Amino acid sequence: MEQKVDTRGRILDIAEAAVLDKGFEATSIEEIVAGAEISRGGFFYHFKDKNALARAMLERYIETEDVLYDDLFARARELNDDPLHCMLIGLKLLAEMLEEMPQGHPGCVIASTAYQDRLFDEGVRELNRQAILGWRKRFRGMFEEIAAKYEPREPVNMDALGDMVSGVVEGGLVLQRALREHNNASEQIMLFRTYLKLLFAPKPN
Amino acid sequence: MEQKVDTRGRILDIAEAAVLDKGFEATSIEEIVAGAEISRGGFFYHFKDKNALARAMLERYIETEDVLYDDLFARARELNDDPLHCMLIGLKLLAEMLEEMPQGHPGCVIASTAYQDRLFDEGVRELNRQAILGWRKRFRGMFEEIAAKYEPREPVNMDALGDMVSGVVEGGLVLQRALREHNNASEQIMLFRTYLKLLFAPKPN
DNA sequence: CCTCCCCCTGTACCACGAGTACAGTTGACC
DNA sequence: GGTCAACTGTACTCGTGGTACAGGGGGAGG
Repeated sequence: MEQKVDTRGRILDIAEAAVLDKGFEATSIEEIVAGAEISRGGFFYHFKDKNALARAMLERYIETEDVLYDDLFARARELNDDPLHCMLIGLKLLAEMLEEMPQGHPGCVIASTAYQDRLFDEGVRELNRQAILGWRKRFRGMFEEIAAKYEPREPVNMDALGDMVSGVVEGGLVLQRALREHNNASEQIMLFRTYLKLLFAPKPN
Repeated sequence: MEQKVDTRGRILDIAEAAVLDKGFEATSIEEIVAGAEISRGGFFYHFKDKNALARAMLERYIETEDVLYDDLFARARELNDDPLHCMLIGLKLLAEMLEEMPQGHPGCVIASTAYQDRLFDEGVRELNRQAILGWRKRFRGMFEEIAAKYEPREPVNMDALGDMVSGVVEGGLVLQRALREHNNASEQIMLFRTYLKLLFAPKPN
């Protein structure tokens, strides 16, 4: 139904690139319409305001991110059926993926919007929240599966451990952005990976 | 020399609170001058533009943050002279401090500016960068001291491990902000703490 | 007491970006 | 030929950042 031109999609593409590069507020509607080669009226036909654009961007971003994780850990599972090794392989793949991105990962829209959240309405903030809760659930499930097989060497809160995946990635991306280096996020993920190796290492006795 | 009224300081106080609450761009000069009870002209007398305000805020913020860390780990060192235990106590104190803040830690100015960095000039970005490099140096030093006494169970890059402190805190604050929970950052710090315990645990043999 | 200078106040003004409000055009499909 | 979705184009309002002063008030030094 939208294989004609898909102006809406083109707007989202341009906007996402610009927002990841400069932040939401610094991205003007003017430059979006210039990039998408439409008129200002055309933009407001698709999105009633910048909030609507933000919501649509977040929805799309979260969906592709979810697909990416599904994919990544499915591939990892094919390589090794053990839950711990699957996790370790998945994180390695994630780290490699982040490293392969030429000028570094563009940065996470979630963190970006989290720190400007007063610009947005409740709908956007709630979307943001649900995305992180979704990741928490996903990773907590995987960690519980691991813990059932390998008893953790130290007691850990599984929700918090699930959050730590998101936190380490987000934190790494903040560092990367601020330092203008390009592999901080992948390094942080690899450190987190060694954490998991130590945490779920079989007891020696 | 500035015990009279210290308008400049009052501007910074108001601005910092507002920026941590809503982000830099969402904070208008109008509301700052209203809060500080000065005129717009007065504001521009102290800061030639918003960039100058950002730079001053960052400088002040970084300085107080550094003092805070100095303090925290000095207290930890008093409690236990061993480098590993000093680190573990310091992180515990940090986690407790974050938890005690009534509606959660306001969020880190560093991450906030990192995600809107195109709004700022090179001076601000460089300040931001130097702050994180400073923390890297601080924590790397501490970890090297620990590693000299307790051989790490897995090989780790000391720069990356130093960055991980900042990363975990920043990431935790992002989660906290987006989830609107209040103890994510301290939980993440505590998880990082168990990482260190496992990483530097004496070998059993 | 006068003067200078710092620290402002107050006003007027410009540029630019978000958002509103339409009126009109174009092309596809029934 | 008519309808409708998907636009274009223009014109306007409003908030905010930023400039450019002109002037005031009060404390310190001569």
